[in-house]
Amino acid sequence: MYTYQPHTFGNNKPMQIQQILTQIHPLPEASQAQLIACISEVHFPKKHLLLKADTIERKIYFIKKGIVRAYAYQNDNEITFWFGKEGETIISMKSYVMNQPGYENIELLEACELYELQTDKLQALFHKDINIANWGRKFAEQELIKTEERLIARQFSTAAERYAALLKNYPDLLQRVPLGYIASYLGITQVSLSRIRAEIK
Amino acid sequence: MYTYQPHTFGNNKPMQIQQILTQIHPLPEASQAQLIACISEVHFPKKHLLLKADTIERKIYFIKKGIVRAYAYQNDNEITFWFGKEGETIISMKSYVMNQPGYENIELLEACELYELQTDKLQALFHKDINIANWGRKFAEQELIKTEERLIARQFSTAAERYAALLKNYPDLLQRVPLGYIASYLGITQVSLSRIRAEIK
DNA sequence: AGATTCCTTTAACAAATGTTAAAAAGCAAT
DNA sequence: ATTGCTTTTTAACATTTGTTAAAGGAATCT
Repeated sequence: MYTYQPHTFGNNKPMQIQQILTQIHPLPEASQAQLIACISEVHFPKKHLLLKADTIERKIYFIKKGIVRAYAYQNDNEITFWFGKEGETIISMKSYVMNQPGYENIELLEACELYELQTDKLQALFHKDINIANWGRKFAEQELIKTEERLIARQFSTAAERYAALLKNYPDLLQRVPLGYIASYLGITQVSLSRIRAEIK
Repeated sequence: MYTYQPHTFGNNKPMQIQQILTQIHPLPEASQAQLIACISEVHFPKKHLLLKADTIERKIYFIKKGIVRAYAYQNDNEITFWFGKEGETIISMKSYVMNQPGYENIELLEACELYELQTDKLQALFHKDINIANWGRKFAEQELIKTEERLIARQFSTAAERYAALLKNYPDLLQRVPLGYIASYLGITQVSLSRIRAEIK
């Protein structure tokens, strides 16, 4: 039987870009330097809307410090479907892979320090450097594993189980994110989440 | 607002391996030949269990002809979480990416003709041929898009909506797959699916 | 054809979740 | 401390979905 084991996030300490890149896949010095040459650091305040839905995004970001959420609208209410924090990647996959508008709005839940990378520069490197091509392959594969885990969790676990797993694996999420967003992420109403919280006490 | 648009499957006609490979990403002749040299065709009868959960799988398959399902157990009951048919890839991502046991049992719902590929041979090619490395990147990226679409559909659409989308986009699924599996895939009971079907008539 | 098996629908009731509204608790600013 | 504002919990009720069981259809086999 499958039990949900989400990817462990980093803690809430700043992550260096070398660490983020090489934890995806080891890279020779020269390739790493080429990649880092395309990356710059940017800072934004809390509540900043970094990515907009229905647009083609040409940048990806790695989170050095801070926490963000992705949301979209269903009828008139917002649904949060992803949280990202230190060490994770902010990316519109539809844009990145298919050059099509994505569904994610990305809002910063704290003031954030980000590493910014132009995807056209990355694409160019993919076709010049086999190490970077394989790094890009590993990057997609790992994002795929994470997405698959989220999907499986949704299909196999109850909201209560997924909430418990969330608490266990992301111990600081409750301190950093309002419950309403978490309820929406779990696919239940905030009232329902309150009931779950009342039961497990 | 996001509306569910699943990937279009092929129809139920046999697919050639060249077509499957190049629809993932174009490949120069030489690279394509190298890849195809690692692939052989295999046939299995209906109900054959192709992949077993909790094992590390060292092969991936492309479906030439037929339809399959992936399932896992939750407590004692089986949950179907994926269907694959002509042109699609049968793969345990956990095995492929992380060399860890996967959660999928793959059962053939019809007699199937498959193309089989040893993943260790593929890995070797990734490090020798930049075109194959980029093909592998594209492969992971496209599987990622499909998985993301399934996840988003689950978070944003009701079972009734997802059933309607399934009918629209996979018109022959009902003729090839028992309703119980479809209900499980939608995350509802078969009784519930029957109610949905009764309503839309 | 008849019998067996499997698949699908229907019904009645139980359990879980959503909805709406109000109360309580926490936070920030003066 | 008091005032406002936001977040979280609680309650009552409506709706949806699950559970169990039975019946109706469809397909397969001898």
